[in-house]
Amino acid sequence: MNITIEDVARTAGVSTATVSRALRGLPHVSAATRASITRIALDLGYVPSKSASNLATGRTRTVGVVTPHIAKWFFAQAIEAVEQELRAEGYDVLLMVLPPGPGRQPGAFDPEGLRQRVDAVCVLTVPLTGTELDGLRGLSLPIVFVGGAVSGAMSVRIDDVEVGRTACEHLITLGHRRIAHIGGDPCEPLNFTAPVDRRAGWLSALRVAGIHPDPRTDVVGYFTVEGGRAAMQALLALPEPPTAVFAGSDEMAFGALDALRDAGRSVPGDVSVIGVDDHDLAALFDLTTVAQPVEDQGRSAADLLLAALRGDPTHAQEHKLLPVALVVRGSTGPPA
Amino acid sequence: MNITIEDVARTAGVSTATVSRALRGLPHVSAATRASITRIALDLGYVPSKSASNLATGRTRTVGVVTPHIAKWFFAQAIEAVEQELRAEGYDVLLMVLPPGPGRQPGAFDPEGLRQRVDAVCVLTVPLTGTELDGLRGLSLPIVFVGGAVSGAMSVRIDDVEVGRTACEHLITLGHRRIAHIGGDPCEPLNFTAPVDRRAGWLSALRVAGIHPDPRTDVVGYFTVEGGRAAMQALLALPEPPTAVFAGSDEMAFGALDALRDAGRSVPGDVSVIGVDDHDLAALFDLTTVAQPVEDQGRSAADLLLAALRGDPTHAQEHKLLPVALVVRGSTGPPA
DNA sequence: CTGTTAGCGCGTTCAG
DNA sequence: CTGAACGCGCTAACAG
Repeated sequence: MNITIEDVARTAGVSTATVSRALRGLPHVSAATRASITRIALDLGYVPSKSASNLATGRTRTVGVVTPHIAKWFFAQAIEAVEQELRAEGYDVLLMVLPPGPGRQPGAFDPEGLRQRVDAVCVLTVPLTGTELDGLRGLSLPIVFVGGAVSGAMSVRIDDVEVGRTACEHLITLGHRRIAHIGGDPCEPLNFTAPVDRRAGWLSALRVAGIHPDPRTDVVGYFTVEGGRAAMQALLALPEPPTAVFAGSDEMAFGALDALRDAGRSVPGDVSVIGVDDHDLAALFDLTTVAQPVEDQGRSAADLLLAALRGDPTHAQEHKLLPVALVVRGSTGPPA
Repeated sequence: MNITIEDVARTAGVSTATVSRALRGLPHVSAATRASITRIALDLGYVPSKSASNLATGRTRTVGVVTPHIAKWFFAQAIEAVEQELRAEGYDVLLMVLPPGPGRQPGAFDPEGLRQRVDAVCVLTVPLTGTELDGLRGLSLPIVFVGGAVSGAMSVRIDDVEVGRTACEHLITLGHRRIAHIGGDPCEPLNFTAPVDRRAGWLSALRVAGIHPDPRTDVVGYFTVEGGRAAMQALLALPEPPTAVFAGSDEMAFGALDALRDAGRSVPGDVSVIGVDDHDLAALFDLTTVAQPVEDQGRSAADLLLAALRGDPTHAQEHKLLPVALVVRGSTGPPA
């Protein structure tokens, strides 16, 4: 049915070992034999069976990418970058979507399922339980976390505290004092630090400015457009609404902007809005935001894994921090 | 290092054959032995080696998903749906991103690479060359195309001619006669019919209405926000700009809306805009659009593959057509 | 430089 | 109901 290495060996009049060596570019093969074998393999349309070579070598040349979403800006961008970088080195990408939070059955993610299946794992800011983390570590494979650091593994991320601080400071500098925060779900399991850190940055900037935040201006947007919209509506319903809003993601900021438009409030006249990400569509909404280099994070993560797979222990515990940048657009301005 | 079936067999005091049968729920195993084996396997943390079982059975329980993008709405949504549906049945998803068009080296996609690697393939509206298609067929695996039909394989898609017609008819009904079209790149290779069909629907609706389109109002937007913006700018530069625009995707429509805003034109006062997709953010832009059920398409595609993998030949040549629906929002209205 | 031999871990006959 | 033995296709160690 499928052409095997033996078919190639037979028609080339050599042994399978020689074919294997020749085709993989190993030394100790005469140029002539190699050429002949290469040609024959091509003619026959020979493709080595991955399963067989996996079995024999113990390596799969596949990397698992664990992510909570695909259809969200950050994740889609990151996955695309990771895939591209890995494929360039001949690695396949096995996708594992792991819906976050309560929707997920405990134990739905059994890292054991990755055993024997991948050579390395890239985890995109998924909230994992301690058990799951331990399981992952137990695989003793190279692991890189993107968007959050975990001790004992490599990571690539941004400084999310700085993100929150930068955003909030921008608003403070503009003269705002009543600055709301739209964040993630505080009930999320641990190890999902980005929302928490961004909020901490917000608080820290406020504190430095001597501002005591009204707890009612700290609301939840679930990192969705809808959540952002609802959160903004809640903020507008306050006796004394904020004059500025820091949304923990551009998607939530989009929702907030929409709620403001529906409510007939002007931006930034009545309310300033700042997000995080520099989403592709942020410019269209004229949204001020704290940009993060998502593709770079994906590429870096892939590179760290590739280095580890190459046997290079240099980066074994590397925690790479990539820079963020304030992008000022029209959605923020001085308070009325 | 890793626990093998033999470890389980040994500590259970049975043969590997029995373990294999017991763990896979095959008959001819006493309830007692099965229970004991299951327990021991669990205790030991035994995970069957996929490579080994692939080698032995010839099946990989993996489906390849070929896509030109990840970070674009349609593809991200579709992949997410496909992955979810397949994983629910225990299949893994191997991601292959195949950048479209000129950016891709000829032969960069060698379907042979999928041989021995996957049990079935899901191709998301990628422009494939004839050679690539033949190669794909040569794998003699179940294949499903999403977003375009190809003879000799299953497919799930929408009627893109109807999409174009629906959009254009909506504009005509509103009273427009000078209706532009922003589409894909006409230089794209074949087998990427959606853009072509949508354009054909546009033309057809115009023809029925007795409208002879100005060729200068048929422009290219490359299915990107930027492309849509540039296309709209070109349209506005015409001596007699259109009063309505049909964009072949919401993302292009977003760009068009932005260009209109920049140019100080009101929507729909000066120009009406309609898109295709019902993108998550379409509502935020108040964009009228022709909605397509992307997740349904993904799920259906996965289901067709699963049926085929189950050995069910019923759908072997099925071409599933899913319905579209006009979603009227505020970006379309009567001409001034 | 090349061939021989032995597994990699599992599924699957075929005997018992 | 269970076990022994073989083979899936390939790589690795060792001879030659």
